[in-house]
Amino acid sequence: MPKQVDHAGRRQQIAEAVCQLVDECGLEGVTLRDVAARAEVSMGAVQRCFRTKEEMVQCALVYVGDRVTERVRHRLKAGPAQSAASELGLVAGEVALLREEHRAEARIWLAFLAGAAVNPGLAETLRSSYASLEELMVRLIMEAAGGSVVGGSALGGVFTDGAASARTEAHALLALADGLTAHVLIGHRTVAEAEDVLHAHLAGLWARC
Amino acid sequence: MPKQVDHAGRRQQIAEAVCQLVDECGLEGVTLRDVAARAEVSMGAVQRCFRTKEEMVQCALVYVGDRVTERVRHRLKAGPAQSAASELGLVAGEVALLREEHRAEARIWLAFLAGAAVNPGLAETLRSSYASLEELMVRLIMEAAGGSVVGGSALGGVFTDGAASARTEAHALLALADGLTAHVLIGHRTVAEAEDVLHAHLAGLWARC
DNA sequence: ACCGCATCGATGCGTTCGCATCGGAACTCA
DNA sequence: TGAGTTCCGATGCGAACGCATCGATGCGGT
Repeated sequence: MPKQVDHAGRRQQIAEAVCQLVDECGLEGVTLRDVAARAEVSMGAVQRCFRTKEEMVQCALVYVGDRVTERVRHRLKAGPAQSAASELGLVAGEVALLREEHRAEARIWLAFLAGAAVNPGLAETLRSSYASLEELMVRLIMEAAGGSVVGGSALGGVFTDGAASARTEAHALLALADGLTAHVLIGHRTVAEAEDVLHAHLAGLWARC
Repeated sequence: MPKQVDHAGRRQQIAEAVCQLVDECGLEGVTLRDVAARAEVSMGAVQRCFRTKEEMVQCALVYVGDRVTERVRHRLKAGPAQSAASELGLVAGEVALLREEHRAEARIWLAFLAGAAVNPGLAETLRSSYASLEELMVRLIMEAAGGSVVGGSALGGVFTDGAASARTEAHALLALADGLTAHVLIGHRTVAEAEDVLHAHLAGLWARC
């Protein structure tokens, strides 16, 4: 066997370069040449790792998606002593990518989201990332709700059907986080305002159980 | 005076063509040639109406933004007999662009949203559209809340400070609608699910006042 | 020591892009 | 009706794109 190269490592290195470029110029600013230059490899190397540009972009999406979900899981594992309710707050805050240091990831995420509306391949990848986050949220919501009130709700039966309502609440929280991310990105909402909205929504959620 | 052309009409005609192309291929699928062909004018005519592609795209964004907000206002004017609460439901449903016949507008909106994260000009235009919708929502929320309970809240003072809370609720509703739009677009949520989420959120909102 | 093969960097190809240019058509007014 | 002005459609241009190709290179097995 002749010369061997760490393919996985190189793919990740290129994916990272793609993410940087998406952050700076959007999805349409990604070209094979620029990616190669940013990753400090030759264009040939990029073309060896990925047969087409499409495949490369897809890999980058998986990369950033995994990074976000991994960070969420890690954060949960780091402080599991708190209540499920506060854990959900952490998760929502993390998913919304509001903090300055995650602004790049937010831009990347939004770019891929828009791309997914046109490119079915990206949509499929994106859905699986969402599904994983959503499952986590449903679990936390049911845990928190089950802990505070069992088998009934104080206000009009919002949580009388636990599973279905928890799922709806998770859907809402995920959509709210995404919308806030976008609004902050385009400068229509400050980070503080977005956090207020998120906290108010969570407060309302717990008040209803 | 020599030959005169309806500039405004032509600009709108071209903006409509841009929207169609954005719907089909995303923002990066928009080229001057394709726009000209779709609008059934020559490329020269397009270049006469808009000095640059950027200017053309911006105009298309204003066009679709106005179309959405106008539809919302029209719908409010058509049935002003209902309560402010139900009116807000209508507005939220309209803004979320969930109905099949507005799927194209939703795709266009998402494409521009992602573009705005990179292009400051688009962001500015988008913000003004959002501001107009938001103001409308704040007004409806305060109207609805003021009608049902004056000067106090039943649950922990959520609405004791009317103006600030109403604004926060409007922010949440707008972000939620946007997030749901995106999730439906990429096929991660069905229209029915999105409507459930929206209705549940509104129900929670009124329950808190 | 040497040969074989995976990988590399570079270059070429065909296409398409945004934008500039220009001759003629179309229309108004004297 | 003819001159003058505005607009249109076609074409050209330089750049950048994705992708294919091809020697050069260097490591690994015999």
